[in-house]
Amino acid sequence: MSKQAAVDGLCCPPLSERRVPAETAATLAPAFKALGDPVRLQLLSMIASAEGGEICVCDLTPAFDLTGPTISHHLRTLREAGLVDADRRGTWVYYRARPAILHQLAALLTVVPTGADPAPAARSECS
Amino acid sequence: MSKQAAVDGLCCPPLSERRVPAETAATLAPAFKALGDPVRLQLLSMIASAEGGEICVCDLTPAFDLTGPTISHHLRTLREAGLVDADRRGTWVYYRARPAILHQLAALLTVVPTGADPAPAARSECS
DNA sequence: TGTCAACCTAGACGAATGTCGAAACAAGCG
DNA sequence: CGCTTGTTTCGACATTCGTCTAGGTTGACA
Repeated sequence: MSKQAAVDGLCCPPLSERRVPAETAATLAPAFKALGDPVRLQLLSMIASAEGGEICVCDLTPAFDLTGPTISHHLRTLREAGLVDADRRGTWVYYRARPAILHQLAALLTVVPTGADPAPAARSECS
Repeated sequence: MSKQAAVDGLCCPPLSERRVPAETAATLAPAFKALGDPVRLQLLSMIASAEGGEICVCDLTPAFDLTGPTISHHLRTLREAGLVDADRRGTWVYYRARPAILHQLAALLTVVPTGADPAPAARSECS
């Protein structure tokens, strides 16, 4: 099995609802870790918000003061965390976000309005 | 000292809606990084899901095969990331989650339904 | 007041991470 | 075929991270 699988099948227990089991933590922590770098956070944002749902590496690289290999390294990290998907078409490589896992991470962090927490927008659905 | 501030005042631009600016990325990345460890993910979950909204360190430590100082170190990381708040009462120290930043992180990861349509509708400005 | 328990801080050490330059691989084009 | 451009891999380095042991600080209690 490749490095980025495993995450896809999981559902999403809200973190503040019940204690997340060790194996779920072990599965999702790498995804959060991948988001724990400002460059990768911006890269993912650029990919996820791209017109048409995908973006060329050649549009990502010049947006940072980093060398090509370094950007490639960060993209690989995002890929191995299962957050994005790469696809080579001719000379260029295009990246696409994987909404499922983003949704899963968001659901995990969602605070349900239990107790003294007047948080609106309670959404805990899980596809 | 003020290591955990800065996060509180921010608004929440959906990551897939618009490109997250560098300074927002730099501010939120440490919070994601703090979540990027299985132990801390479980710790936060135990804190956030605790009865009464808070939990004693003495209830957290025995749940892991780690020494006290190591748990303390992870709790300090969560504290400095602004994810939790500590409060000493007598002999014991109690930890409490900060729902605001969790909500903010969740909002950032929220995917606008069916990312195939990049039509911009409503966006929240954040400066 | 003395003693004990709970918790944190300090220092150390191996492992992982972020970054780079150089080189290799892939695709298009003259 | 060989050259150019775009992208990834490789090897190296400094920095950061996760964990430990040892020691310090705070508060409860006899």
